[in-house]
Amino acid sequence: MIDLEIIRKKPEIVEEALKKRNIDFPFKDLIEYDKQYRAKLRELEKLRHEKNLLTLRFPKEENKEKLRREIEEIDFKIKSLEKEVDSLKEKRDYLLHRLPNIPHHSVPYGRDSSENVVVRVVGEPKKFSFRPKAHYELAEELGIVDFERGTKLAGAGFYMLKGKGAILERALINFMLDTHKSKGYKEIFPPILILGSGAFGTGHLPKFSEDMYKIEGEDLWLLPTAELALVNIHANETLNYKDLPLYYTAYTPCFRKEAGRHIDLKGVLRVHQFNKVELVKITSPESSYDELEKLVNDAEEILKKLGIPYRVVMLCTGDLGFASAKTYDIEAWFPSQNKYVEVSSCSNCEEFQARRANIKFVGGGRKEPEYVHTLNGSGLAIGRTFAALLENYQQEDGSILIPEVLRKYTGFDVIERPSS
RNA sequence: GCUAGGGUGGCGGAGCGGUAACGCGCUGGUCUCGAAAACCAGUGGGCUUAAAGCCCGUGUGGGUUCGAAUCCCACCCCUAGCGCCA
Repeated sequence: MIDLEIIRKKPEIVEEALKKRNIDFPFKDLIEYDKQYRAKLRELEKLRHEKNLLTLRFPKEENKEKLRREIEEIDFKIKSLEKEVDSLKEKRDYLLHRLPNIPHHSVPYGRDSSENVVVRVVGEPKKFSFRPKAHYELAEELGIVDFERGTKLAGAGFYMLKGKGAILERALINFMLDTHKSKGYKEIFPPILILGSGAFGTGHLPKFSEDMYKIEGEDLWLLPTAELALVNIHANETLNYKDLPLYYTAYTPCFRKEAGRHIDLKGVLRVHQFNKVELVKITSPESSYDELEKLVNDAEEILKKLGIPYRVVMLCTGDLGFASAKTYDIEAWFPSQNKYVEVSSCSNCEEFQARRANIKFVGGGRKEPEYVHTLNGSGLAIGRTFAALLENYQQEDGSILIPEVLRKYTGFDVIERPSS
């Protein structure tokens, strides 16, 4: 959430941000509602003051009936003004809560994802002496992923892992958690459901409610990413500067409705439920951009160790997520498609989420508590990493070689086609 | 799920229809070579901020009343016991 002080005193900053993001937003209305709201609020408070004075006089008053009538009159005006004030605040907040973050000045201008900037390319795509198969072909032939049965159980967009596929999934999760743990991230196993207030804190509500699964009749939502849980660990808390930065990592399943999105990605790449290991940092404002670079490196480390070629892309202003001020995507190489596919997205949200979730810190030479900066990144999406691994490690006979670092987690070196 | 008790500032804890005591902690000031102690002030949110000031705030939302932390209703959460249970 953007600071109302900025909206009031330096609206041009927000206007420029909206232009850069290439989105249509009724910002002028927001300013106008806020202005009217404050004017009416002043009026209302004046009336309430008058009423308080009269009501205070009541016990000693001789003519109680007359006084009662006077109060009743003011009360009438108060009631109607209250309605106006509430309605104006509601209109203002409706827009305020949907206003995206301001892009960092280092973010390149661009209209959409086609104008993202490749920052670095790591690893050589392997040359295959045969036509590399897609991960879903390999998986079905190997009998490690069952799309049909997944659909039978939960409907379209769900799949089921079997045998060595299930073990490989689990191995990837443990490998990633262990790797991050060694870099100082504290491992968390959070609830998979989160309250609406938590989803508001990260910026997923109110704007993206249609992307999330909700428990019927309750204010509880299935995590679309562990980011919601990890960021909200410290909601409504004031931290100490000396304890920052905080590093958290968690494995959770993630649930997304993907409403209105057509399935342009086959197999396990775009589904309603997937596993992910997430990284979250809570930092001081002065260190958050250094921490973002390190966060990206920590996520890259996974692909390096697995030996999967990838590239790092900086999102342009037009492709930036709602809460983010700056985002790097990490994209793994998919030989069958001859292109890179996103397996991680690492963002610095600065104080945008901290303001919504009310996370502050004291110390560090500050007189007043200030908002922390929050960062999040996938480290990595398991399903997509699983798919990239199959594609990059496929052999001519259709078997999959397991990367060295994973073998102590899988307990096997290769996934072979069933003899049947 | 049932029954009972309970939700008041960072914490403890009063008030039980007349507009939120007090203590601790924390911050600043005085004092000091420095610190402690002591003393003074501040320590929920908002509006206005030149200052003074004003409004809201006792788990949440309604209701009664001139006036609600206090009375009534609904919901949420916590604790204990019972039930159920991986």
